[in-house]
Amino acid sequence: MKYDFKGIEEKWQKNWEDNKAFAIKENPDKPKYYALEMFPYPSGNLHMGHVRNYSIGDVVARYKTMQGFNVLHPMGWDSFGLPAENAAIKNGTPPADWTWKNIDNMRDQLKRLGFSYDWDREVATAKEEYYKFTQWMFLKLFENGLAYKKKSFVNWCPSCQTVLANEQVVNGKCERCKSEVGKKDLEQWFFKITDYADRLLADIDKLKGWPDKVKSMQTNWIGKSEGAEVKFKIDGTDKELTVFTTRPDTIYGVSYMVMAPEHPIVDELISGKPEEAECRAFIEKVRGMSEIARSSTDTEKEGVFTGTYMINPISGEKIPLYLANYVFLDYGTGVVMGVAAHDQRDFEFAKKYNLPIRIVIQPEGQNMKEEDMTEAFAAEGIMENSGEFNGMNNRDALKKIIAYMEEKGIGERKINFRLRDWLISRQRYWGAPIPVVYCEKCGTVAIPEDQLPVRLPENVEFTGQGKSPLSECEDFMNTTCPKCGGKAVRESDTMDTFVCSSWYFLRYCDPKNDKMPFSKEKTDYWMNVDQYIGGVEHAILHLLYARFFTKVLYDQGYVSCQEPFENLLTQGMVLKDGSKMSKSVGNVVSPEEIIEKYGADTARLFILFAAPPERDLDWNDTAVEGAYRFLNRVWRAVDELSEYAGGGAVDGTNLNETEKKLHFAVNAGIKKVTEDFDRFSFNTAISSIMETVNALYQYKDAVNAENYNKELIGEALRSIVLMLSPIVPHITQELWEILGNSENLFDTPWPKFDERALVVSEVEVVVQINGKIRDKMMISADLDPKGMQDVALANDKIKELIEGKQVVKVIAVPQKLINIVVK
RNA sequence: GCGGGCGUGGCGGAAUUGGCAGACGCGCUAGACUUAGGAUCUAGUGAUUUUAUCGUGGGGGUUCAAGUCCCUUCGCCCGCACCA
Repeated sequence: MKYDFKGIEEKWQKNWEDNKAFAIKENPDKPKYYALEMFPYPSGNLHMGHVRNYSIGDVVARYKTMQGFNVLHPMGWDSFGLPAENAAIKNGTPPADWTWKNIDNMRDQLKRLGFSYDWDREVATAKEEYYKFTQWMFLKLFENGLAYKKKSFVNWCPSCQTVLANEQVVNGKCERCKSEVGKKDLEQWFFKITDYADRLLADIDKLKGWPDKVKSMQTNWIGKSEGAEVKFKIDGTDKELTVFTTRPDTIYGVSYMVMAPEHPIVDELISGKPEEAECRAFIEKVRGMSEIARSSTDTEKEGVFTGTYMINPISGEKIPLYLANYVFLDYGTGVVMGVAAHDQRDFEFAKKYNLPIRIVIQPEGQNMKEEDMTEAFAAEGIMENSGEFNGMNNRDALKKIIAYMEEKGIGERKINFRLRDWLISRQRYWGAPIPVVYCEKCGTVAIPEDQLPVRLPENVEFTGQGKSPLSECEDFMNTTCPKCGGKAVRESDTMDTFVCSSWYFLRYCDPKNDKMPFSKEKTDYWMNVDQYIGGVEHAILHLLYARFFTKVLYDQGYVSCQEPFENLLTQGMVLKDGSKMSKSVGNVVSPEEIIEKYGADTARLFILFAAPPERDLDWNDTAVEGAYRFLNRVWRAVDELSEYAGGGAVDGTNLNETEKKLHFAVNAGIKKVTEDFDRFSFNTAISSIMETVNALYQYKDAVNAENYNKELIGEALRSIVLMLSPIVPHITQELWEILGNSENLFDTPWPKFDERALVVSEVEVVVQINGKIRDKMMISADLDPKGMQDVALANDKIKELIEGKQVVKVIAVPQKLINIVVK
């Protein structure tokens, strides 16, 4: 019989579907396991990255189930977002229609890959029954002061016609469409993620099962820096400007101040001054710079004197205030103290504008001179020119100076974060409407919980021009105030899709709940996610937001966990010819064509075998053939040997040498594959299964059919099929049936190895002389180091080699090697 | 600049605790079966001047023993970045 992958895959996929084979319920008698893969955006078709992501997740889910865990393995759709709306603009199809059609197609593709999802738990963020609770989340944040509206200078993508969160601007470009992002002064909704900056940072330490890379990316993104805020008086006025500095120890070295050109006080400071015209020209120039140019390290530092002087609060010195392109309004206070001697940027700026450079920290034992400096000195040293702090180590002085400033009321200790609040409003249609109205009398009013959802209207037009479609839909916009019943206008912005995906893993625990997003009871059973799997591109955005939501929900008593994802695996990309598969390069291999040509099992096997999960994987057509060949080899083995397969246990005490070899190979294989699955080393697990299959072929070759040991053949075939089943579920289920079994492999216990089969009487050990291998010999496995030494020294070849030399030392490692050190 | 990672045959990769470097697969070579082979099976396949020597980016070190530990250096990839 030939391996008919097509018929087999269709047969079992139908069987699983008809029997709801992967539906799961809470079961207090079993340990639970939550295996989750990042849900896809329904673009229309699966790509190889999806296949890889979901193949890894499926192996984990199936393996854990076989090991007796009650496994939650759900799938859904991150289905709000711009492509649907862009398609609507282009072809006039409503975003909803486009989205549901794509979901149907992709669900079908997932099913053809045989993934073990509980489809009863499927969620789609664009469905009313889901986004109603996304709106509920907004309300919970709003009620607790964590959602607020403010006017600010925000990122604006001219192509997407919407604002973007900081996290969605990559190198000054829109994360989605790569257009250059501009700035706009708009009133927008924010989530106060900065309130959680400290906890989001501190709890990174608790994420033991996360890759260091992701943890360090989040740490950098949150960007904590410790220092002080210091108040400087504006000369000739009562007003003060506050600066943030991480180096209060250099305060005596401040020789000028710099301010962001966008700073709100600039206008007042320069008005009427002789420098006004020059300053205004400079502000215009900086405004005209692109975000990328502005924030690039290569951009030359430029500035202009404001005509204003400041007073150093600690030395009383009068110093000039400049505007400069290297100071940013959105970090710290937008005002920086210039310490030319001890900060490289300040050094360059001071050199350019001939500002004084004053050393206040000397490298220990040196006497540096200002005029000799070619770069700033930023390392540790001894204080000088710093009044009462002279002679101290600068680290000690730093603390003392903060204390001094706090005492005098001129400054205080301050921790600053790079993290900004999360801008969540989007001027687009296809998203969850922000559940807020603006009432003439009551002002901003949140929609009460029991009136959710705020439905997305369907009678909207997509012109791609001007404002958001919702703002032009009068039926939607004109409403009544839930508080006073008077006239009110709805918020026309929708929420960033990352809001929807910040809680979907909770919804899977209780997907049909129509009263609440989820019940505490259900999330208490299933959470945390034991294994989360997805691309590293979500290292900051999604993973940070999801952690934030979990903490907010924890604080409000809705969940018991403070971190949602116990273990995280970031899988590598799928490449072809060394570069990322993309339409423009023309190196795309579609999952469909591979399934068509070789079947889903081959696709899964190849993708898991070709590289470890975290590493990039280069697609290789001939290696795919190799995977297909291996499945055929397994198929033939079962096909030819199944009639000899006995059901009983192998009597390990009564085997000949050939039989022992196979018995050993099978049990060693189970041991190795189990260990490899436990550490997600699927490529080596597969190679071990291949070795087991090779051992079976060797046995088959060496023994005549009439002498087959039926129990042994049965053990080998069953073990191979069981070990392969999480990886290639269709062919193994068929083979399982051929071997006379009827149960679903998914529910069959994972094979156990027999410790006794692994016991060997003799082992091969290496004999080294001075660390170089000189011979190998078979010795009794239980020989102790002393015994091994005696055997080795009695070996003729060794005797000859060490003849006339003095044996200094002999090291013997049981069952491994003997090293004889001679002189 | 800061942070994370990587560097092993012709290729993908293995070596989990310092203990036989190159498992397994791809490719290649030969043989068997065959009218035929792009099927299948078997054997071989790091290099070289092949009783042996060399070999895990380079240099140095620790050790009886180093791909693995330490120091140093080069190259590549990813993330952040005029962050005060």
